[in-house]
Amino acid sequence: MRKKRVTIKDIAKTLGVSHTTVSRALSRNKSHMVSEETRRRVEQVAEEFSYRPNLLAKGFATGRTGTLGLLASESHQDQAGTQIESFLRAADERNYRLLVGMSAEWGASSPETGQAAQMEQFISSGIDGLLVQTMGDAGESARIQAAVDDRVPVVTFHYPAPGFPGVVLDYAAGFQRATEHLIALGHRRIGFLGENWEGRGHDAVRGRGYFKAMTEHGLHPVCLPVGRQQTESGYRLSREVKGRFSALLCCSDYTAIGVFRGLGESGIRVPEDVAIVGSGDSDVSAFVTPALTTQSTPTRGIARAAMELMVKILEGREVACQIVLASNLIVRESCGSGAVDPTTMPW
Amino acid sequence: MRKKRVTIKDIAKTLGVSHTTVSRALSRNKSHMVSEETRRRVEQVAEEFSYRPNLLAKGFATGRTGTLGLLASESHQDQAGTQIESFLRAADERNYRLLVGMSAEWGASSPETGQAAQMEQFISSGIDGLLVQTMGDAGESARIQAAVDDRVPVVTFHYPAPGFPGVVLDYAAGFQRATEHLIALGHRRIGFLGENWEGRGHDAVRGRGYFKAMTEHGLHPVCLPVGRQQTESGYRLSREVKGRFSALLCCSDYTAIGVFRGLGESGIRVPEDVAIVGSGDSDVSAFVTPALTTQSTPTRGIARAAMELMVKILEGREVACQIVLASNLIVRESCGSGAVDPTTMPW
DNA sequence: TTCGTTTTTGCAAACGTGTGTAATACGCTG
DNA sequence: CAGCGTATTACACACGTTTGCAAAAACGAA
Repeated sequence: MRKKRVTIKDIAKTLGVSHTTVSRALSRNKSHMVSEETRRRVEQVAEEFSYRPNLLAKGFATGRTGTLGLLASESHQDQAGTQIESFLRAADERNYRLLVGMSAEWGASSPETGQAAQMEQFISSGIDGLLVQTMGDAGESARIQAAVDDRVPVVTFHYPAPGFPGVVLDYAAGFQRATEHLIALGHRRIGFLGENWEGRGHDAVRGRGYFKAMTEHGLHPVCLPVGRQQTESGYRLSREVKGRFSALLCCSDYTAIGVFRGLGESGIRVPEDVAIVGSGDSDVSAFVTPALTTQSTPTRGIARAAMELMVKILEGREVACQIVLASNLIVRESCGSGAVDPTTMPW
Repeated sequence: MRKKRVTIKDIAKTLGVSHTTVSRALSRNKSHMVSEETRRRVEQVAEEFSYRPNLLAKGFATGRTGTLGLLASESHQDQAGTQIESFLRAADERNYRLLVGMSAEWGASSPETGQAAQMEQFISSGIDGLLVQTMGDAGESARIQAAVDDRVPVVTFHYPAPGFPGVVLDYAAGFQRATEHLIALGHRRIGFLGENWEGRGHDAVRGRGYFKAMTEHGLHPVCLPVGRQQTESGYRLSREVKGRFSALLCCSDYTAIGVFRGLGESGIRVPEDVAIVGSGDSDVSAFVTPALTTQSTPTRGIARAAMELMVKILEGREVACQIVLASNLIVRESCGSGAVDPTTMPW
């Protein structure tokens, strides 16, 4: 803890040159050259002293720190973790460090304050750019704009935030397709487990796809609101299913797993009695029984694309664009793609 | 992106005072005072200009950045995410920022190089302290010591790393208790799904608890090694269970879920034919069927304790200590705590 | 008023690195 | 040999903040 740092001045002194020369020797800079001879000597001494550049000072001097801010949303507890992981990998590949935060909906502070405060802190800490997981609600762009105030480039991901470049996943189309899949299987009474499609937030976007498919087929959309504890919510909501629905769309695989459990306890079989579709394609979804039909969420692809976009913007090679990733439906057992005749349900 | 930063000098100029005064007015410093009058005026102008301190410069000047490094281990994919989340919360509560990394076992770089390089980068970036998720292998302390070289205080978590303060979870005792629980239920042929107890890494510590319990009861311990894809590994390994084991201890809930699936496909019932115990107490473990008996892993508690320890050390209030958290066994359905007579197994 | 004490303020240096401009040395051409 | 271009190096300052020390101002008491 009390070891003195080795600085370029130390190297300069032992070599009898100015620290400027050392600086230029170490950072291959085109503007001014350093003789091959000197560079060799500098590099050797640097190695010998095991010199490590002070990135703080470097960032302070250049205005570039090599650190990006990542602001994840904790709304989907399960996915936040894997999403962060994916970004860590993507950032590592491009040799960036990641200052990570989760927009604080917990604790005392209000969502807006928490998120804005985090952005402030990140920017003050000298990040080169900010990666923001969006939730898709109305005032979001304005909030981000107010907090960031053009001080660093922003790349959003997950949902579109008008005015900001980003990587968005077409959840609506995905859920529309999932709904149509169920309709094609003969289902008419299809329920939606998630936040209402009129609202903001994660689920609403999916909800709109569901809503569109239902109304286009002259069917009546019904929403069962899910709480924060997704698995538990699914379990709880499963009690309301009996006799009302022959199929359910869940905004999370974990909700679906909760529903599995609840239905099982009531003696209702999946998919024979009720078809279930989840979202997220989490690691376990292929291994629960029945294996879960689910909307894929390519977290790694999102992270990769967002990082690539950010790097391009930082290098001035791109100004603004929205990259839309498709969301595929992975059909497994829980939707009973075999013949299903909902008119012969046991109740 | 091109807005000029407001600095204390700007504030100083408009008020006709020196930037020193402004600095002192804003950072309540005991050594030198500032009149109440000036402070008011400074704060007002700062507010008006929406001044934000440059934390980079501040950290550069003081040597304290308010940022900690968090190095998570990706060995347990599932838990890494939730563990990081817990730390983000804990850090936020104490107003620290978190530079997050995952010790890179993926990609080209060897584990040692990756982890050491990350530590180097973090330290160069000016972190105040480093939180390291340990894996419990032999050379770990030496590796950390070599990379950090006493430049910043270190707090480890998960497994003990001799020589470093840390928060450790008593996995061995937890698995020993779990094994004894199964033995008490009448099981004799109990298998262990995870890395061998003679090895290093996450699972080995649990394995040693299992090994101890088995040998103490004169039973023969058997290890079925699990791969990186835990759920899938469990699924695959389940084929080797038939006729060999009446109970299995899994080092991860996800492995257990994979086992569930595999056994189910072979017509083997849980817990009637085979008892299963998992580890991690993940969100879904109470909702799979049968509900999973599992070793609890208090990720939030770990994060809280580690942050508290780190803060104490940074404030000089604590030098070195190991905090041992107990790991409880959560008994649900999958171990069949009802009467089990393994002599009447169907094969 | 004058001195001593306390409170408040300013000066200047420091943290480690990058960079524009000037200086030096060298070699080449005419 | 003068002149010029080029390659290499050094000087000095900048980045925004904190901090030790000294100076100035304010205040109280004699």
